[in-house]
Amino acid sequence: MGVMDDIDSAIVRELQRDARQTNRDLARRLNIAPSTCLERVRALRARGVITGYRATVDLRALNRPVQALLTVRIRPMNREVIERFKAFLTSLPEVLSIYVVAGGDDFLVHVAVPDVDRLHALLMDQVFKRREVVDCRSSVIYQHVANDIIEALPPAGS
Amino acid sequence: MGVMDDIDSAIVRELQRDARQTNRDLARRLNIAPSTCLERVRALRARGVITGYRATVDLRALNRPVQALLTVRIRPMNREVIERFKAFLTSLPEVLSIYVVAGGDDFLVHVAVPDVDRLHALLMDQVFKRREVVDCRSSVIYQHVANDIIEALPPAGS
DNA sequence: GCCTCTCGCCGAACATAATTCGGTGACTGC
DNA sequence: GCAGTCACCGAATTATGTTCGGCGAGAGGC
Repeated sequence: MGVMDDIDSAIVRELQRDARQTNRDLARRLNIAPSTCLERVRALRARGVITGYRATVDLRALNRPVQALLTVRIRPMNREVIERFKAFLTSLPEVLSIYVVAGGDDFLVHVAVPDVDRLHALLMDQVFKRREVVDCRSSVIYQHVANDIIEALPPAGS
Repeated sequence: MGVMDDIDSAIVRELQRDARQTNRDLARRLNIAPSTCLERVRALRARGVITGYRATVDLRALNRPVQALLTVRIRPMNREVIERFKAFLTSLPEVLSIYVVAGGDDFLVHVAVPDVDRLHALLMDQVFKRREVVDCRSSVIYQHVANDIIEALPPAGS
């Protein structure tokens, strides 16, 4: 099951780089037959290694040039409150990503908005209105660099 | 140039949901001709609204089930040091995403590793070895929810 | 050591989709 | 009302996805 040979790794790497390249091109790159390539891609999808294919967008083009990270603490800290607050965050269109973290802060929320006014409005009108929120700090993001290609890491020794 | 009508928005939404659906299916969904659809998709790509197409992967399948957020402060705070440290982070395979942020913390780094030992090793052997790092705290991530579909936000009033 | 079973790979044939391009209608500006 | 522009369309062409029968390497039994 969990076998991932070099060809599988290469497929995963290539499809992270460009998910829309044709199966023929992908096969050519890996020096295997298109039918073989197709079979492997489908197996990776079926095994859950590849979870989907998504277009990436330019946040500026979508009128959301300002990004920020919100650090939120909520109380009381129980499963129900966490799930409810997480569902609330998910429903906000401004939210890109939600991290539930250990340590002093409970939530870390990545948001993208048209301008800082809108960021302020988001905090005042939405987040701080919630009774479970006991603290929330926001940090504007100057730069965001995503590692687009995620490789498998070796188990133990390098 | 920056025109984004309802059809463009729908295309962007659909391709974020599934970047590999055929142009025909996409056209059928939007009730337009495949040739028209193709033209619009290419225009969105050319205009930079759509920046790419990527496969998404399961971190567990790639032997990286443990995620954490690193909060790093560096000194001195000048452009050169920041760029050098950012380049260093980019070179680490464990790193998924780098945020350069305002406020007390300078960097926030999202990492995914095989286990907590490896997280500890990353901090001790790589991050703390750097002279510009004056402080680094790590928080294990219990849950990470990404909003897969990013919509454009309206300019002013809702 | 040989036989056989299994499994992944291959390539040709077929089905489906991408892409091109000339034509058409709507809207704009004059 | 006339001409120019632009997006859209559909059919024809080109390219790709997908299936399937067979082949060969490697494993395991005897």
